[in-house]
Amino acid sequence: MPTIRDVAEKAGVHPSTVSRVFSGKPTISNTTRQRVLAAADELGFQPNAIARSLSMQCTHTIAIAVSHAFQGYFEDVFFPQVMQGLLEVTSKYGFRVLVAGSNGHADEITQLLDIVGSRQADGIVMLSNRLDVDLISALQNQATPFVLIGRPDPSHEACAWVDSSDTMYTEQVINYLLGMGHQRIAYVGGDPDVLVSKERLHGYQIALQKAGISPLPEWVDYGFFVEDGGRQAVRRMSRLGELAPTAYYAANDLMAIGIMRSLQEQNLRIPEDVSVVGTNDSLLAAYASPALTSLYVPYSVMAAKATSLLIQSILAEEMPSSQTTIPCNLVIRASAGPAPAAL
Amino acid sequence: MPTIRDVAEKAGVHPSTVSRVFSGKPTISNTTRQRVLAAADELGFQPNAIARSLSMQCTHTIAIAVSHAFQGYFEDVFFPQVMQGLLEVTSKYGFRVLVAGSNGHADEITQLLDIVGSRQADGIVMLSNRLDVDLISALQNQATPFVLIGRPDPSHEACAWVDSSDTMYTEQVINYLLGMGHQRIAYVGGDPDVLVSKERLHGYQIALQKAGISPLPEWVDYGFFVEDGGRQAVRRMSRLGELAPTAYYAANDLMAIGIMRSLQEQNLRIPEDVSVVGTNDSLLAAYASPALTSLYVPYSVMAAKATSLLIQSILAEEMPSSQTTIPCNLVIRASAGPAPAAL
DNA sequence: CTGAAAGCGCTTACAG
DNA sequence: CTGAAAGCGCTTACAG
Repeated sequence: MPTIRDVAEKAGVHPSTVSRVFSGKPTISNTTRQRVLAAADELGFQPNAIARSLSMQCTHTIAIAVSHAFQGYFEDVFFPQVMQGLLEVTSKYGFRVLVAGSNGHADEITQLLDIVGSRQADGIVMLSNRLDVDLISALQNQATPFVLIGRPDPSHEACAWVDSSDTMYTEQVINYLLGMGHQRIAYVGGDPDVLVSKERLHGYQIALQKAGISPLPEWVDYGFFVEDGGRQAVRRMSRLGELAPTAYYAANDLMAIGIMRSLQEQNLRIPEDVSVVGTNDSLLAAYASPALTSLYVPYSVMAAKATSLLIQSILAEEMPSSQTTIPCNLVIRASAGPAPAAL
Repeated sequence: MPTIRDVAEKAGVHPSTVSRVFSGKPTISNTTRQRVLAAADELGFQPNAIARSLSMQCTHTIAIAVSHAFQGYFEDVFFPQVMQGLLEVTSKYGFRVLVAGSNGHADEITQLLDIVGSRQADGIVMLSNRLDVDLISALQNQATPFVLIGRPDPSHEACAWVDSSDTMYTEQVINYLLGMGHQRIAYVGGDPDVLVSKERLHGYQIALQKAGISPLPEWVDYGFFVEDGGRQAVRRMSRLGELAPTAYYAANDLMAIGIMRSLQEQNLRIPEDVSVVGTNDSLLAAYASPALTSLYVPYSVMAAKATSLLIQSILAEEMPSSQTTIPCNLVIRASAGPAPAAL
């Protein structure tokens, strides 16, 4: 491949002049610019981005890490929607996204530190905040800007994030169910080691507490975002008999579907006997039967905002610190209704 | 950040020795290796991957391009499943994935050529073969290895690809419907400018021809992979009255769902009055009602295979040329059944 | 406005 | 087994 040097020779100028033309420096006369561009065109020259990155110490790339072994990730709307938001914004700024596959959750931070430690990206969008690994501290101990999608736990207030107020919106969902007369309400979270599960649990507890209800510990379960997780939760909670929930709130739609199917297999009607609410408002929610009432979380918008913040910080050469909250929206369909009359 | 030079100084060796230690060269005595590693550890040294890439002329990165504006991409299973396969394999080989967002389909090839022309990736996985842009020629005119997911049109036999025999499996689907007595069968493709649409159309035509049926041109339509596309196809075909199809085959599940909904809104029963078959066997297919019979296409496996081929070629420093066909599988559920008795 | 030179942080053939 | 040097292909402060 031709280099700046070949172009310089052909155009009869110094390589630095070619460099100036291609890096858009203003101090180039129009005649030499034309000559250089003509020579470059003839040779099919394209600047080597790697060399430029080394020289300029920036790559115009932002990094994310994704655990390729986690099936639920690729079945849910979270990942594709986040990618859409990321690409929309990176594309606008001429940035690219470097995706590191990881073998598990602990490996994600290893991958990210490796990428930024070896200077392959200018910033990080951190896709989830796990409680079992101290991601935030690890990221704060290095110099590359990062933005969290989600919220850090209170001990790390300083970092930049974009969040969806999961506590508050979960509280709203529970209030919606309370408002329809439900008293025994279950919460089926995703992965208990992810902060959002704790936040939703918190919202669930607040809502019930305000209503003067002390939830049974058995009403809380985790389904790891897969359908069978929802089914298992129903199986366990059904054993409670009279104390079994009349309404379920699940942290994604797939678990909610599992819950509905499992209940239907017990010949329970939805929503007449039991109400179910999901999360994410995926296509599944719209086309399930009955159609699933679901809490829409705008991941694409969140990712776009996070990416935008991150790129601004990279360009300004400062650490991002802004904290943004994006509203959610409960999409009401047919799967949740008034509580059954007490026997 | 510390460089090889700082480590060398601290360890009392020449920088080239440090380089040899970190690039795993065997000719290093154990004592100096220890000394170098200790010094590196103390300084928190991590080799600069960009500098290494420039020096070694390889990046351990493979590139893909994705049109961020194309909503259907992020709603369908294609993209996440491809990502999963890509990450699974890249991760195994210590490679990463560089994703370029593009503003539209023509821009995808621009992005890819820009990435490889500027040496930011060692190879390309091309995600779809459009007919309106000559992607293959463009890629064949440059030196970076690439593998196509899908099949090139016959004029480009030489390139490497991983395909799912879309013609053959579409023929099977149509045969399945023919076998149940359907005579008026519709094909609702995705985007007519993507090769796979042509291949499926071909399979459709072959099957009908073998059965001695000449399909009406009105039985073929394109829904661009979105639900409304399926609905519109039904709307148009319903006008045929007596000649309206008794069975629809759609190139993805979302369009099939649109078809089912639209038919149900006309008070037609599925499958008693009209049969519907989708493609991809997404979660939607499993949870729609009636549950959708769907042609499973293993995108994740195809992407893994393509990536594996590509990385082998990169490591062997040759252009890939292997051509692989991955089998599909018709998943039979409730949405397709015997043709209604003729009036 | 342009050239000459040093530098970005590595790798690797060449000596010894 | 290790050092010294040239090179990967750019950028940019410094002269003029």
